Amino acid sequence: MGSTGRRVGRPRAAQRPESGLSAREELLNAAAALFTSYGYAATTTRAIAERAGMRQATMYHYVGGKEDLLAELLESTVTPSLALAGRLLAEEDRTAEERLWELCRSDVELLCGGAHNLGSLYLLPEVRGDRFAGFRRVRAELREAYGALLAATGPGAALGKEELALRTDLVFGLIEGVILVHRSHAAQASDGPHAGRTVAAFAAATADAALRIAGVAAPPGAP
Amino acid sequence: MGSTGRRVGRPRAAQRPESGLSAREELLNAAAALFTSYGYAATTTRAIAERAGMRQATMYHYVGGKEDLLAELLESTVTPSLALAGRLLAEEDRTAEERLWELCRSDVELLCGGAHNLGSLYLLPEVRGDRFAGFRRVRAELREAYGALLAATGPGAALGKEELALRTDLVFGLIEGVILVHRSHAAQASDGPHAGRTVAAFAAATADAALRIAGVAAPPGAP
DNA sequence: ATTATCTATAGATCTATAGATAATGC
DNA sequence: ATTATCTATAGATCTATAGATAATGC
Repeated sequence: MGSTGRRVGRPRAAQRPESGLSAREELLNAAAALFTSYGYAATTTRAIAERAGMRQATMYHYVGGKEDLLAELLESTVTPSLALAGRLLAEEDRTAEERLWELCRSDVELLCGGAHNLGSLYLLPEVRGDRFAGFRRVRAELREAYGALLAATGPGAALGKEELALRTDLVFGLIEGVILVHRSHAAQASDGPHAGRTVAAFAAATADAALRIAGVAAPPGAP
Repeated sequence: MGSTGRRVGRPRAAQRPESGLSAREELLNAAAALFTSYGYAATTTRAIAERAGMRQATMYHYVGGKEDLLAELLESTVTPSLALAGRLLAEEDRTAEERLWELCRSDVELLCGGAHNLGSLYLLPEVRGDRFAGFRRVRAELREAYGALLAATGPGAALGKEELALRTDLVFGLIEGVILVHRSHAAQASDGPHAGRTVAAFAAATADAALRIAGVAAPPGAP
């Protein structure tokens, strides 16, 4: 009952149709759109709040400030992949090659499939600051998961520590590089290289390339 | 005479040893360092001016503002490659494959060899604005030069217009992607994939990869 | 009473201009 | 006189807090 939208608290100045999202989610969506379009430093708290349908000051009822929003957006890009990595590491009935391929594919699909190019936020200079140490740690964990899967492959087991680290860097670097380039070009040219391609196909092709770069195995669907 | 540094005008508040650079060049260097480290929007005119050894207001004696500096930095990354492209297009005694390879190699070496990662400035949201239409035009010209060289190759002459545009995008995309990824990773891990590699070798390897991606020819030094 | 929102604003910037100042040049 | 620099500051932000207000809940 009361589902007809009658809500507690002073009504908003600018009424908008119910989106079904919580105020916090609306703020995160608004921040994602603005950070990726105009940059972090150039985005004001007012712009975020107004886009989310509330006045600037109201934002502080839900989040501590701009930095909170960026931190949460960044972590949200890594956490699902990290959870998947944990599950894959436990699936001992599948080959490590298969599982590494799946992790690569899913990671690319997640970041390239979203409405905004959240991957580009990784390059923000602000991310180097203490405030985002949490994000950097989670990301390092994901990188370690890539390394663990790589080490569990047939060829991987024979590699020295240094060689393994190098190949992990190559794979991890490819995934992130691809995410960046994919979007920055798709945005520029609608007739560009990424035009008629579905995200799923692109993610699979990248996972193929990752296994080749790692020198670990011919990927599942290789010719 | 007077080379002992006695200069016209009120002395600077913070005296520093002569660098030999003009004030404008010092400002450009300072802006390059700060823009690539902290981002464009987060860099203040005060930070730029002080790093260049002068007070904030003095900067306006040499440049119109922050935007002027960014525009000049951006164009300076493209202009040398564009000039090289012009020369290469005229060198009809060399094969088009050789010349395309050389353009790729030089482009990567230029951007990866500089003191700052100016290539990352391409991704700044600000660059989409009218103020930087000049830069975007020069960059489009460079892309056209890549396309013209590609079309002049043996296999390239046989390609349709669309197929040619696609391959040009692939090559141009690789070059820019590589520049970004190279730096952003080199900065993070000193033991990463790009650690012990010279810029020259990296540039040559990328040019090899570019010709392969273009499907145009086995590159000069291919195995 | 509780809650969500609002309006108003203090304090902290940051940019760009105005006008003063301290050199050299003639 | 000319030049390069300085100091000072007006005007325009932008963030984060204080306190008022308008709903529902009990």
